[in-house]
Amino acid sequence: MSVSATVNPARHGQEEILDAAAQCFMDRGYAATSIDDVARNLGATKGRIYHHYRSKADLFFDVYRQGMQMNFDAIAPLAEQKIGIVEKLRAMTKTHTLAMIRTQPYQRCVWEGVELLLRGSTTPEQRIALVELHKMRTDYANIFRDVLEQAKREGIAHFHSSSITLHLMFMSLNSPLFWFQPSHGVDEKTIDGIASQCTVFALRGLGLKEELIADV
Amino acid sequence: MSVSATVNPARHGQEEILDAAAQCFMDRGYAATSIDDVARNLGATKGRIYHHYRSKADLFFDVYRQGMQMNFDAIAPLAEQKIGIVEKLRAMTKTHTLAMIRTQPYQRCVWEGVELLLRGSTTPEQRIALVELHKMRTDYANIFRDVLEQAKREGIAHFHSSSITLHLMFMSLNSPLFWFQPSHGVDEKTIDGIASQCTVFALRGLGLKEELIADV
DNA sequence: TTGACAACATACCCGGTAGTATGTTCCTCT
DNA sequence: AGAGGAACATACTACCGGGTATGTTGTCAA
Repeated sequence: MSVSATVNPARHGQEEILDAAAQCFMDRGYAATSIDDVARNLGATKGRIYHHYRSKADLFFDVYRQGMQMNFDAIAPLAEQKIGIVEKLRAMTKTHTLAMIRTQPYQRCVWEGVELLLRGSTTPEQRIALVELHKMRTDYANIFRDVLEQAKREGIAHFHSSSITLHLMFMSLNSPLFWFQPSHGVDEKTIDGIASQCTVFALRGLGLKEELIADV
Repeated sequence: MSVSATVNPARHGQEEILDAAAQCFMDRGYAATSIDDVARNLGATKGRIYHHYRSKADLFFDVYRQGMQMNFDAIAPLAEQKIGIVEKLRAMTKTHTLAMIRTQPYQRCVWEGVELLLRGSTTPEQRIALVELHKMRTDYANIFRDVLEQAKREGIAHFHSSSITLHLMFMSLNSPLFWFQPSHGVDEKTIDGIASQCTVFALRGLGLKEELIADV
């Protein structure tokens, strides 16, 4: 789960905090999570967290940013690849869903971050940070949007509103975030099966012909 | 939005509170909503709320219950109807989605209520109430599950896990809860169009043939 | 008329939590 | 070696919000 334990050791302490924070925010939600909760989860005290982050919101935002970074890292190589649109769509959706499952705590924070922005009950400075993060998420979604619209032009996908369809696709692909609890001993094959079902559902929803989906 | 303004006037005060509470809980989330917020939204004070409800959790649970009741009321007549399974599936999914849009604040509370149960950070008595409400939601979902499995047996729908597919279907149908903000002047035709796209996406996801979906 | 109760409003208490101010320990660089 | 700072822990404050205790007003029945 650790983001990248091999970077410079100076940041290693921060990433431990990020992992613990992501876990707590997922378990209890942003508002209901106290800094002491995160500290306890770390076997530490508030001092450690406030040494690295100025506020609870700052900590949360960093989790958000890290989560989005993971997503970009996962699909960037695929988006650039020069392959058929169907292949690209299948690869991107499947990869995205696997990323959701594997980095679940971070992605739940991304989700709540979006809600936090929409609700708008934040300080002006927090709002600025949130808007920037939201742009990151929009950029990410737009990678998929481009692929979707190209697929539509090529007669492979069929839908009316791109925006609504993008929402629907992501809701399907992201859905394991909300109903999948990794029990101890969850093997790779199970995860792949879940991601497969989500991907198939989404691609069908986009209007792809059945023979283009079968082997996802 | 008012649940039913024509019942006995004794309960009328409570339903005003329910509407205001549902709105606040949707706007800021359960944890971040204070009783004073709800009271302010009512143009009243805490006294009024605590006169009708013993605690913040009790108020929230009543919103949850009311939301589920609305859903049952909406699809119960359809589920009993003696019509073809395809017709029933189309009618139920479309009706459900319309209910989500029309009673959005209540349904967001239902959603958060489920999360509250899964997170499990509640008192024992609260947990009992939540479990009972969750059973209500499970019963509701099972109505759809039965229809789904019958459709699968008849070779109309195609999927592996019923549970996962049920999740995926509801995620699609419920998705307007999270990205649709009713602006002033939102007409019935727009709402119907949104519900239509969600329903088409879900029915496709279930593996229905295109000709069985076209006119939803 | 009055008294009893419903339906609130007002005033207050108190626990929890974000944030701060100040120690303490170790590590590093000169 | 020792000075300075990074990386924490400890102790404290201020405030917010759930819940309660008590006051106030209208209504209705006897």
